[in-house]
Amino acid sequence: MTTTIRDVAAAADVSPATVSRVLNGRVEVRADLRERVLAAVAEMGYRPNGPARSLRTRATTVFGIIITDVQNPFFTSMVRGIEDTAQRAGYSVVLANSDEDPEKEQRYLEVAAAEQMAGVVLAPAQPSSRRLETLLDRGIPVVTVDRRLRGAPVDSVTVNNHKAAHDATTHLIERGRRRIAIIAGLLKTTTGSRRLAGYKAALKDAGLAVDDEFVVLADFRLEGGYAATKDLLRRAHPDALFASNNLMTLGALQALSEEGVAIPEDVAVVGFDDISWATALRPPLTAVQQPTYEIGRRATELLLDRVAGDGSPPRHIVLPAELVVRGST
Amino acid sequence: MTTTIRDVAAAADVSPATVSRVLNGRVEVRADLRERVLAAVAEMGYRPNGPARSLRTRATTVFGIIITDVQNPFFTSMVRGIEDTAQRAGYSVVLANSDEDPEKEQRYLEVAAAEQMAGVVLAPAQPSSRRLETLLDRGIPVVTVDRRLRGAPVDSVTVNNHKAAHDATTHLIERGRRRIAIIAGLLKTTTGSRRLAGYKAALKDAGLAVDDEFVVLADFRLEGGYAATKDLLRRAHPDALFASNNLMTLGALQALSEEGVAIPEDVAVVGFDDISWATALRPPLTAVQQPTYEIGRRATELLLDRVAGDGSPPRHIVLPAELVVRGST
DNA sequence: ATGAAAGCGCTAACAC
DNA sequence: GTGTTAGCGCTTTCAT
Repeated sequence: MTTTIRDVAAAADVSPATVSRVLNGRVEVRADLRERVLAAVAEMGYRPNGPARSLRTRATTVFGIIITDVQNPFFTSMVRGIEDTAQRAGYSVVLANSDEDPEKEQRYLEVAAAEQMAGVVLAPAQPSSRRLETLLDRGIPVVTVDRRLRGAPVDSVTVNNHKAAHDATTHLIERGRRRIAIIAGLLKTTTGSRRLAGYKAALKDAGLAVDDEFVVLADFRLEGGYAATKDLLRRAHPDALFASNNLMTLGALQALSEEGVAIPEDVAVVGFDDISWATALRPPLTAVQQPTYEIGRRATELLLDRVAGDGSPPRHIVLPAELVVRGST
Repeated sequence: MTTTIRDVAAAADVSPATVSRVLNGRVEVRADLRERVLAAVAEMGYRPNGPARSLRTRATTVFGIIITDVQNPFFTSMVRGIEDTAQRAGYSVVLANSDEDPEKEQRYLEVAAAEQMAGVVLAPAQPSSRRLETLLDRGIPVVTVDRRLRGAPVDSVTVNNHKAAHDATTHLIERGRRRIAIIAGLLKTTTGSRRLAGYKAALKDAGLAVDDEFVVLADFRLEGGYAATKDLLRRAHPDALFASNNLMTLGALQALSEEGVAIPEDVAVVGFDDISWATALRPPLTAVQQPTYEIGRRATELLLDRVAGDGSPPRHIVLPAELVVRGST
């Protein structure tokens, strides 16, 4: 048997209720009793039973994070921001991987509900919001990151994808490039569609035509970026390439390298989502840098507010993403 | 109020126990009752309360994974192997990040114990095993991955670090290199110390002296690898470099690039832990490739065996790591 | 300020 | 095979 609150109470010669009060510290307890309790807790190595506590209080001190790709540095860096902020407020975080699969996402949302997590940070794999009701009905707050959910009454933290993509494209135009291709991400996500829209707007603003030949769709993954670039090079002759996330950028670089394309001489490249090792590439990569850690931090703060009872209308925080110019353009 | 098992029971006109039996499927239930129950469950959108179930059964269907760095692709790839295998067996997984910090590791081990997780996959941040007792006492099985824990009575899955480092070093010797440096990882970990030992053994086997000038210590992180390489180049003139994990390899490449060192002409480079984008680097990186997904899969299988009641002595699975030769040597 | 007692939602033991 | 009952460990009234 593991030691329970009753064992501690017996050892300290107080009631279980008093032990609970000492441990949760919301109510005053006489100093000497408090001492005895803490001593007993320490000596017996008592750890409260999480499920029992959750069952009683209908809440845990665990936040769930559901992201679409554990292997994407963008998300893992964001996770650090969430972790640090949550930990400082006394919460633990657990991570789950939806793999861009709505089914898996759904399953993890249900796990979060069933486990009565205190809150959920979600990078949505799908634009619809219906599935969140399981959580919201139970009073579990949700904040979406990276992408927004159409019509969902939840907070969100994103970056200005349209402007960032516009900046990146304009930068290429200013470098004298005219045949600018884009590897777009999943259009069902707001990140995918907004970045494509920003690219198109930049071309229009510069008086250039949008040529569909230069627009290839992929899936935000390395292999997708690779295949899309191979495909692009087979059909067209771009002099610049804007890859709309980090993994696809890597795939594109690989494809360009295999085809013997010189960067930036033949094709200038701009990536999205700065990556810690962007400078390790040769040439170093020009990229739109997102404040990943900050995204995580802000999202967690929103969640903490909601947990504390904030019932105000949903807030949407939009952080700036900055173009960092390096050797690849 | 959320709907409970009693509500479902009432709606289906059966007892709560019958609902439970239908849902857990361990006992036969008459077909018509089963129908009514499932219909009620579906209609009412009933989801069992996880904490209540855990409290009663003293177990969850969640595995905990504690790794030392969420941002390291080696671990995230391994996580995929764990996830897939666990999911197939009906378990969910949650991930926690110890950040190479024994304190954080300890905290998460306690969370796992308090939450009564079904099992834990641990990449240890420290060589000592004392802290595992919280879990083992409660009958929660643990399997360590990547690194082993001295004297701990738990299963483990690792690769043959000594041989792999030996192979990598020998490869450099065969390429005619004689001033071979190593960026070693944390020596308190088995991965750090075994890889260093393999490097030294290879030099000795080739009749070469081990020159301490060529051994630099770092911390398995990008910044550490960068600083160590800078330091190394300031003091010595190696013609080859063996970096003993992936992130340090990236840091080393960055430092070499900044110092204008040509790869492989001036310095040949071998990395450890293949990385999906090793081929995106120029030149492509020669590296020791670990079967990351497989490590995760095997670890989870061990855990599933233990959960099923396997009480045999600890097993230690050692998988092969292979040298993949590319342009950097 | 402290203790006694009730009960969160579920499943296991027992009776039928 | 099904229902009834008890209780997992905790927190929270409600008395005192």
